[in-house]
Amino acid sequence: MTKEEEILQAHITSHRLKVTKERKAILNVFMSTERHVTAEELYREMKNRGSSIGLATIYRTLNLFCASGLAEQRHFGDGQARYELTYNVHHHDHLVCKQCNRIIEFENLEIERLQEKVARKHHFTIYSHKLELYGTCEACSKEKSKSKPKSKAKSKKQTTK
Amino acid sequence: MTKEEEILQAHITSHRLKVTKERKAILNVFMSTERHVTAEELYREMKNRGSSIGLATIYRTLNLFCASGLAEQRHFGDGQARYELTYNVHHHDHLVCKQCNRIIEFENLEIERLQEKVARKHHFTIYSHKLELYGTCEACSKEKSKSKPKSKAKSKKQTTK
DNA sequence: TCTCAATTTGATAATCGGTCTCATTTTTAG
DNA sequence: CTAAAAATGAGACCGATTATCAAATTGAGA
Repeated sequence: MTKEEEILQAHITSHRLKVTKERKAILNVFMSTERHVTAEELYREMKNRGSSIGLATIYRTLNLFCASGLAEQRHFGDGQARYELTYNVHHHDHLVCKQCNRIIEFENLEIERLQEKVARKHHFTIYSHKLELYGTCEACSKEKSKSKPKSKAKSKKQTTK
Repeated sequence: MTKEEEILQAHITSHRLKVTKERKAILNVFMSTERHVTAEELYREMKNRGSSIGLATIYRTLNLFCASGLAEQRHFGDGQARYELTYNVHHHDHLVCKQCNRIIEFENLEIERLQEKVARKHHFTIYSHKLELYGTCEACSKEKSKSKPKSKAKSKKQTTK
């Protein structure tokens, strides 16, 4: 049993929920796919692999992952929620290429510190934050004026810091 | 004619669009209301003032304001788009109180500089960014555990830096 | 000022993520 | 093994926003 399965298990039993084959299957695929998937993408991927789990269950289960602390939900401005595993992953923010939808993760402790400073100045208590830099990635700025992605782009390419 | 009306006028004529009484009326009310209104809120406010302009036109016109550079659209995580006048307004980011929905604006050039630094490191060209700090404002952290706002909160109180 | 093609409007249907409902199936404590 | 509780799949539903379309308005040119 992976550490992630254990965490899910712990959350499930402590909340009097139930371990089902669907939840295990979704966790498996979720861990094996790229980061920042949408519910739809995960649904299609599971279908491709022969699963017959419904979309509603995918949504429910991703929410469960978030509740258990395994994952986090993100919005990158295209109207769909994206999910990423956060267990054992350092906090980070994102660079989002609007050309190819590539997502680059970064962390910057200096920025985090300054955020805290701003909050203190306003007597504000931060419990989460969102920092996204939108623009054009290196690859896209080189191949100037290539074809633009569709709004529903399913670009899979991503880089990590 | 205000400077804002001139900007709108310029955008309209340069795009072969038309100046209508509806657009003028919406701009007037938009400028006189608090920042970060939703389309719904603006619609209701106009109705209160005797207007019979439809919701669709409010949406269309707010989009027009954004296209002309007068306004910007924001999302603070409650599923509705909010709009704020940006003409003659210094760039800023937001502290969002999840208790009372108050929005506090701040600017921090150091953070902006660090963002640019991050982008350079990844050979990324930023053309916009989003930085929001979510948490509890001073007032709300004092009156501990008061009634929570509804999801569709229409809280009007806001502070500016 | 008048005309008329182009634009805008209001009403409302449609769309799109995402959630809810409910009958049926699965899980699990005892 | 059993029964109560929880989870599932299918599809209805929801709320924010956009699209459609007939009717009204605008404005460039005569």
